[in-house]
Amino acid sequence: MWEAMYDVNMDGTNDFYNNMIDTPSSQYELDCGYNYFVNYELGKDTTAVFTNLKIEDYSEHTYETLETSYQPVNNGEQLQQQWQSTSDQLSQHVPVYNPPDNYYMHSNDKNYLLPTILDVDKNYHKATASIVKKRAGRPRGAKVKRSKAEPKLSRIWEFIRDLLLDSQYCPTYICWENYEEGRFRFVQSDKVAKLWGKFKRNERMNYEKFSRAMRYYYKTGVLLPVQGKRLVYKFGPKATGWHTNNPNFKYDF
DNA sequence: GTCAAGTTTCCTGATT
DNA sequence: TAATCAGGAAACTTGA
Repeated sequence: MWEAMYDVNMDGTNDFYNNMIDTPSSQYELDCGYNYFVNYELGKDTTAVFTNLKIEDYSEHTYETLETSYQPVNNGEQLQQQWQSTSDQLSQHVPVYNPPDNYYMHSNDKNYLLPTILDVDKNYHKATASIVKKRAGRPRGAKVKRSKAEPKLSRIWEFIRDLLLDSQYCPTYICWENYEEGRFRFVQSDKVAKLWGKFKRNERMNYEKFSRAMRYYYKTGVLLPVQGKRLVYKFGPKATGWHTNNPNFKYDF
């Protein structure tokens, strides 16, 4: 059995990468979003295989890349099906559980996302037979309806709070400036934004948009601005759950 | 069906 | 000059 990669596109269509079948251990495309592996028996007609796929044909492991950096092969020709990852890590399609920063598993393993977030995420992916890569937020152009199967997601301030209570992300991505006052600082602001985007399945998320959403909390008192300090915010009176007896940490991986 | 809440996207302008 | 901050406006989804 050989493996082929199955990619779910934003518009609901699917791509299968035949070059993986031809050269399963060397070059194949890694795309932002959900990438599945399917088992494929060499010698069978690929069209027939891919048009009759069942859920059980998919491998249990999927992964997605947060940031893609490809270099074209074939003397610089931009052939969409023949991009080669610049990362040696990405050229091995064996799922790993300690992925590099730009690569993470999308499976039931919980090492890459917060448990509170993952619980929702996991149930969603268990429940859905086919997962469509969606552009989150305000869609441009044609109207796009979100699936009814998609559960309610946590809010940004809860996401931030959970990061601060998680030794996996605090103090690497975000840290306390003053725990008693609820003041915190983004250490790697864009990575936090990307993490939020990953959670919301929105690869276009960045710190600019992330911080705009945070500023809306000033009105409601969930967050308060900290004057004169960049990347520093403070939990307001409406924020709950951040002040625990064990700030280091609520979650112990 | 309507509405409010919570974003996401895009924007301009100010500040560091 | 780039990154960040501030906030208006519009569009969108979700849940009540």
